[in-house]
Amino acid sequence: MNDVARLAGVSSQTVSRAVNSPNLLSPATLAKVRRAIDLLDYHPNVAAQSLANRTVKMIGLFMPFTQEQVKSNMFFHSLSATVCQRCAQHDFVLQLFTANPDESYVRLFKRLYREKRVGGLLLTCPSMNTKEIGELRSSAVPFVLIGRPAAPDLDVDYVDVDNAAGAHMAAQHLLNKGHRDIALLNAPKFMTLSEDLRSGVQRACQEQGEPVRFTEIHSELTYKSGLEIMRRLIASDNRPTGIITADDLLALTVKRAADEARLRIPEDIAVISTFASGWYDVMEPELTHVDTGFERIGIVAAEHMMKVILKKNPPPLRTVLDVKLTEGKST
Amino acid sequence: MNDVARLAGVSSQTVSRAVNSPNLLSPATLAKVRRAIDLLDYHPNVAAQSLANRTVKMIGLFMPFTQEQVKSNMFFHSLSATVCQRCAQHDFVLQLFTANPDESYVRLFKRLYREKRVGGLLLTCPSMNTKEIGELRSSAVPFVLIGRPAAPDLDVDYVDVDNAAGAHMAAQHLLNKGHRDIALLNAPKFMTLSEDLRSGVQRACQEQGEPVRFTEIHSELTYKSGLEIMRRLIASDNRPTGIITADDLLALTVKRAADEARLRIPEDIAVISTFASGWYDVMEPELTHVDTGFERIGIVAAEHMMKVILKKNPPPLRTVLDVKLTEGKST
DNA sequence: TCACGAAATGTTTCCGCTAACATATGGAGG
DNA sequence: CCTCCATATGTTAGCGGAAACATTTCGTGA
Repeated sequence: MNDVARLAGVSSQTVSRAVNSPNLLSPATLAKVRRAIDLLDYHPNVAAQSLANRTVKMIGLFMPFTQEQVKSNMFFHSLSATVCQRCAQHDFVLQLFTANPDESYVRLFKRLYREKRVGGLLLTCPSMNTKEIGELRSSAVPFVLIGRPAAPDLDVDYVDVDNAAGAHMAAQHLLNKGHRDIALLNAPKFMTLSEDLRSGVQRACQEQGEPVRFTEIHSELTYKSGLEIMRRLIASDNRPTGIITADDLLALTVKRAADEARLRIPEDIAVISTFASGWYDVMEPELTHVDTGFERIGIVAAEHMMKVILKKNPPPLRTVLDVKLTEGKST
Repeated sequence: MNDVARLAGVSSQTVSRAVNSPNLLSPATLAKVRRAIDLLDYHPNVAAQSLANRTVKMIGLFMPFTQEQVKSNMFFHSLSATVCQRCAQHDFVLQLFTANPDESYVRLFKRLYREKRVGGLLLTCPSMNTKEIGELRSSAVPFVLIGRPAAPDLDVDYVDVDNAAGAHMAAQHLLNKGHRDIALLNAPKFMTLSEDLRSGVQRACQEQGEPVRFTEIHSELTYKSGLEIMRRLIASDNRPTGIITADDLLALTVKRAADEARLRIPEDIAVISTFASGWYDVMEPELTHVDTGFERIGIVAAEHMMKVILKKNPPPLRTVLDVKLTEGKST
């Protein structure tokens, strides 16, 4: 910076101004300084900037990589991609973090913030409980939850997609097609998602005038687990006519089990997924599904976090993104 | 830090030593300082550390997110996960970067380094050409290529999996099973991968005593593109008896096209994939495939980069990881 | 012509930490 | 008992910037 200042014949503070608040400088000076910056190929040292103005223009994205769930892979990859791009646009940087076996979530998050590694965190921790969230909330660490906390009004920033509404739409769709025997191939119980899906489907069933049989089965979000369950379900005495899956990968297991049992989709059994990631393409016939547009989550979360870090005092983030149903040929 | 020093009754430099080189301190002093650190919940400011000792313990991982290739999704996600974990073990941090429309690769990489955002970069840029690599090489920016550069001896650090060997093994496998009419459903031409695969298969064919018919077709790494090609190929007059795919997603397209044409796998047509990501599970019958163990790439690359950043002068990295064949029931 | 305030630029200090050097302490050897 | 050296700790001076304050310049209106 001093070299630039010398070359431009100004003080180093003027160079700093040319970088951070060019409007304070006269056009002539600004031009001089900019030329010197170009000539010397000067780039400010972000560590020094961070130290001097005590703001950390970095966002941490926490992902529990350990669970090898395919749906998660797709989701997490898309998430990091969108957040990364959005950060870059604002001269922010994205850092990735994952669970550390010998450090609790809260401890880790606090540490990252105290060490000034990140200005704030985006958290995707399905297994973080209410107490932990509360503890983190009462610390100074800025964070946004990806996915709603289990406790309803915890005074925490979050973004989520409206999975309950998605499940409701999916169930309604089947009901409108005349189905009265519906199964939900749900996510594992420990995911809050599974509760949203069940409640959405149940509400739709209740709203329906006529009696509807509703079966719920929990599956891991893997092909193997889903297939096993679907085989049993289809072979059972009271096979449902319509199936709602938590995931498009699980929808594929319905297809496979149906093929094996010589059942046609959608004539003999209908399938609809409440979530569509990359598996969707492989399905035949074309899968009816709820489009969650989950890419938006990262954008909203990152945008909020950057405002917080830049002390723009954004209003609390309590966003539940809407979803929409895309009809294919599987129902 | 000063507060800790005061509480422990030592100088601030002693606190610094307690953090960075505890072996220099007497056990008694170290204990005192550590107690004070715990009491005050002190965490060193990494920006200040970085500034003072001029090393940046951050690694940047560059990914061209824009290309929506499914294989890439799996690969990139796995890559970032493994690198992230390995970094954490060494108190390093992983930052994610992606292509910026109004900045060239080389400019971006140089900037990130000059700004001291990262101490070095891990690059997955299929479209970076030899000239650009050379330019980056002659700058001070430490980097490791994920995947070999097109030009053979460019004096650059890289890690790759031995795709040529994988393709060779796959072809040999088919040849051993008696196939004499083989097709390679290859990756797009612009990926250096495609050349590796072709050369591997060709070599295997040549090594075979008898004449072998070999067809090569390039496909995008998407289900749609692969399916279209496979339908045509299977409907054509000279349908091959064995197919090698660049990807397990593409193997699924073979399955589908075969189903549609009422061909059995492996009796009528055999399939083997040279790369297995998450799609593998969905295949029926069980897919014979080359296991690249690509998760290792990130580990090797990160490990090397950390040594470079810590000035341990590691030997040049020219690693091509071995692969192995896993026989399923599709051949 | 001159005071006055806004605009433009310079000076000082500090952000939190570590490298380099300076100093104190203690034990071995003569 | 003193020298000498290794070990343990303290002191000083930056690392590369930006905030806060000081100073200069310049146009404006009385």
